[in-house]
Amino acid sequence: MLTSQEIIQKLRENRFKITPQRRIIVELISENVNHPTAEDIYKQVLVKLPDISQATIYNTLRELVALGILTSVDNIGEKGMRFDTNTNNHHHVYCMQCHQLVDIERDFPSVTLTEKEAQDYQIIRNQITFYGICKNCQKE
Amino acid sequence: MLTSQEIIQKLRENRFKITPQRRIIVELISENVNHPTAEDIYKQVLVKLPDISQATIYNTLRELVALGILTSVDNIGEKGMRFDTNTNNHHHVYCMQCHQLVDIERDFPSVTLTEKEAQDYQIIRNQITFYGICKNCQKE
DNA sequence: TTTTTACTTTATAATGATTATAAAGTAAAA
DNA sequence: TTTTACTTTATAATCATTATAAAGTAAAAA
Repeated sequence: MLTSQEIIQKLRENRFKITPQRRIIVELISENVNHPTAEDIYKQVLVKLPDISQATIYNTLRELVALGILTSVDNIGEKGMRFDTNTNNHHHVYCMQCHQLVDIERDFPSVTLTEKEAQDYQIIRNQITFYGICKNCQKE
Repeated sequence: MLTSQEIIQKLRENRFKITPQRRIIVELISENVNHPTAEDIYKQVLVKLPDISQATIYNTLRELVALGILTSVDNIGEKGMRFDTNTNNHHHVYCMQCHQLVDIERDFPSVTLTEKEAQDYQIIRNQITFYGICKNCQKE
């Protein structure tokens, strides 16, 4: 969860040029906790930069993922990948109706595989998704 | 994990016609434990039915998912959805290199959210994915 | 068995997200 | 201020998937 300043700093360190487009995208992303799609970000950026190209959004998001500033969320029966500013290992609750995605920041230390189960896999991390229906969608 | 006979039976019960195309697709699926993509299945079916259309593959897979005979696996940084004949709630180990996906059949009973964490979500199930590198890919 | 009907398959076009391309523009180093 | 290498942009291309509509066929009805 980096501030826009910190992200800009990282871009500089990696010899990226700080263009107005990148600055705006980074500002939006650093505030956004809702796992936006590229399309979501595009629409938001359009408000401030009405002439920006979608290609720039996609390019910039790809760069940020490559730098480890964003991760892409494994997507859940819908099209369009989602991005996550929270690059820590964390988990998700997902509404099967409205597709809202909420972070669970806690660890689940008991979630490990036995050696036999792991079958010589070298396990690096795990990711839990809780599927359910959010408060709002339960009303319907 | 149904046999092809059982799947055919379910199709009949639901007033689907048993065409040669559907029969072959169902036979392949009932044996396959490797989470194939539509493309994987298409290639395999082509061996037995060289004139089958991709549309038939997609149509049939869509029907089987609708009937609950298949599920689609949340996909993992790659394009092309994968299908799973194991419709029980189970978990996965995923190789980040070669994209192999292996089932973990056991339960993790400690994986539950507190009421506070669940934020009025009605949780229906959860899905754990272990990310790692498989034996084979570790050699490189 | 033959006819009929509704469902299927097929080729093809359409869609939607994403990536590639190459020309025009511009941060930022020199 | 000039230069250079990186960026942005519009556009085309790609890839998985879905829609369409004409031709084909299981299987129910006669």
